[in-house]
Amino acid sequence: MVEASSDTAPAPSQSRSLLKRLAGPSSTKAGLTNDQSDINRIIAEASKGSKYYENEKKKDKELTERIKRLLQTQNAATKEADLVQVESTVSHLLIELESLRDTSQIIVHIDADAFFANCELLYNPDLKGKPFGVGKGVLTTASYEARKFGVRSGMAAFIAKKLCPELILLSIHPQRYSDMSKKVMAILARYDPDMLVASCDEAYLNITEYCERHNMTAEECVSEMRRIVQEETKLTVSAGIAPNRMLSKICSDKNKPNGQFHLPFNSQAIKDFMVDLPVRKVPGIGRVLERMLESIGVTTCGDIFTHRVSIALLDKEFGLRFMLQTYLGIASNVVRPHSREERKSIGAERTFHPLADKDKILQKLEEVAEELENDMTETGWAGRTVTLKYKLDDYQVFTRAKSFERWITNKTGKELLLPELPLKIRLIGLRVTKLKDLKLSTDSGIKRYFSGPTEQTSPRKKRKISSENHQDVDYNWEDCILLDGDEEDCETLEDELLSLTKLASPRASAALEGAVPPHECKPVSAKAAGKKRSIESQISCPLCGEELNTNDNQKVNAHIDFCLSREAIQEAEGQSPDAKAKSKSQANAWSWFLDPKTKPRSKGK
DNA sequence: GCGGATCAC
DNA sequence: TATGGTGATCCGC
Repeated sequence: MVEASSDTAPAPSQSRSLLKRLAGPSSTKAGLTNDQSDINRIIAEASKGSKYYENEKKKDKELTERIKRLLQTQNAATKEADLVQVESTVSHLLIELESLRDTSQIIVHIDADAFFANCELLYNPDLKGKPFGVGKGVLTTASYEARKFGVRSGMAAFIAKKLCPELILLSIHPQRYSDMSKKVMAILARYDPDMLVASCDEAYLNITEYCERHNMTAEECVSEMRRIVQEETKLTVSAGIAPNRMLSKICSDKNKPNGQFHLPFNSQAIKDFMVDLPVRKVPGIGRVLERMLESIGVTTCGDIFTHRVSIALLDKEFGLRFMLQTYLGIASNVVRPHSREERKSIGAERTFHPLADKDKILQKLEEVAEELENDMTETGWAGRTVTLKYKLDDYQVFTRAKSFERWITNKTGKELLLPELPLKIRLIGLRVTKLKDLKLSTDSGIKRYFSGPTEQTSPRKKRKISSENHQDVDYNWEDCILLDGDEEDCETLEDELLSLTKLASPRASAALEGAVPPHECKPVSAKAAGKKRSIESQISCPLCGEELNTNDNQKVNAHIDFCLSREAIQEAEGQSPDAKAKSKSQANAWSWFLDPKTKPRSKGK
C-alpha cells in the first residue's frame, strides 16, 4: 500500500515533495509554461544550504512522517471497521448533501488579473510586455511575462532573479492599489450592492436579481461588467459564473487572464466538472492536505468518491462532509458583505535582520506594539487576549498568549517574551483576540456611561472603513491607508470603564451549519434568504425514484438502505471487475453519481 | 484557554 | 544579498 512513488533515477523519495514545497504554495497557479521540474530544481539549487531551506526540509520530513502515521491509522481502521456499514453511512451522507444542492442563485467570482502588476503598468506603460515583479524582498505578484519563467507571488526576489535575470523589480505602492481597488469594486457593486469583497482584488456577487431585472443572461451580464471595468479602469478582470462560491472561484481561474467561464447550472454538469479537477484547486485544500490525500490515492475530486470509505475512516484528518461536498460541487452560495462584528482579531508583525541582543529585541517589540496600538485606536477595537509570536533565526515559529480580565488596547507582550529569552529572533508579532468593538460603546458624550450596547448611530464623523474592507491581502498597510487622518475623540478608554461595559452584541449565528473542512470553514449553501426559490421538503429516492419525506429521517434511511442492498445484490449477480479508478469503473449502486445515463431525476420544481 | 498548524490572499 | 504580513480556523491538550 505504501508505494514509495520514486519515479525517476536520482530522486530520493523525499526530495520530490521538498522540491515542490520549495517552489512555494502558489506553484499550482496560473501561467506556468516551462517545465515545472526544471524550475523547481533551480529554486532548490538557489535555496540550498540556507536556514530557510533547512527549515523547509524539516517541515517536509515531518509531513512525511505524519503521512506515515496516517496510513497506519488507515490500515488499522480498515481492519477493524465494518466497511459495508461505513459505505452505507457515506451513501446516506451523499444523498443528504445532494438534496441540499441549490442551483437557484447565480454566483460570480471576480478576480483581477495580476492586480498589483497591472496597476503598476498604468503608471509605467513602458513595462508592457516585459517580465517584472512587484515587491522588494518577497514578490507580491509577477507580470504574466515573468510568470513564464516560473516567477510567482510569494517568491523571494533573489530566487526570481535566478529564474529570470531580466526581471525588473518594482517597489510596492499600496495607495495605488487601494485606489484602483475602490474603483473596481464600485463598478461591481452596481451589479450586486450586497457583494462580498473578499480581498482587494477579488469579489463575489450574486447577480440573480440583476439578470432578472435587466432580462440578461449571466454571461451577458458578466461580459458587460468586465467590459465596463476595463473601460473605466484600464484593468482586466476574470470571472467565474456558477451556482456557488467555491465553483465560481474555481471557474474564474479557468480562462484567466481577461476571460470568463460559465459552468452549466445542473447537477450532472457540475459533477462532470469536478471529476477531473485536481483537489488542490479547491479552496481550503492546500499543500498539506493535498499530500495527505495523494497518499491515499486521491488527486482529483473524482477520486474522493473512489476512496470515500478511506476518507470516512479518516474523517478527523480529512473532514468527510467537506470532502463529499467537494466531490459533489456543493458549497455555500451566500453572498453578503463582511460585517464589522465578524472580526476576530487584530495584529501586527514585523520581520527584521535576526537579533540576539535583548534590548534590541525589546525595541522591536515596542515598535510592533505601538503599531498595533495605533491601529486599534484608529479602528476602534479592544480585546482580552494578547498573543505574542516570534520566529527564530532558523524559521521556527512560536506563540505565547495571555488573557486578561479587562479590555486592553495596548500591551507590549513583554512579560510573554522575557521568559523566552535569550533567543535569536527574526520576527516579532502581536495579536489581540476576544475583541470588543469600541465603536458600539464609545459614542460621544455621557451616552456611554448609561447606555448598554448602543446602536451604531453615532452622528459624529463617520470613518471611511467600509465594513467589508479590513481584509487586505498581500500588503498590510491598507488599514492605515483606508483610514487616513481623523483622530478626534479616540482617547484611550479607561480599563475600569471598559471592564464594566459588557459585550452584549448578539451573535447572530448564521443560518445553516455546514461541512467542516480541516481548516477553512464556512457555512454551507443556504437557499439565500430573501432571494427567491422555495425549499423542497420532498426528495425522491435516488435509487428507485420513490418520493420520500425528508422530515422523517428514520424512514428515509431505512428506505435507502433497502434500495442499496437491493442494488448491491443486483451488482453482485452480473459484475465484471474492471477497476479503472475512473468514472465508469464505479459499477456499483453509486454509478448514478457519475454516470449521466443512470442519473436519477430527483428534485421537483 | 493555550500552542501548533494550515490556509487564503 | 540570506524567503512577508493579516486574519481565520481547527485540533489536541
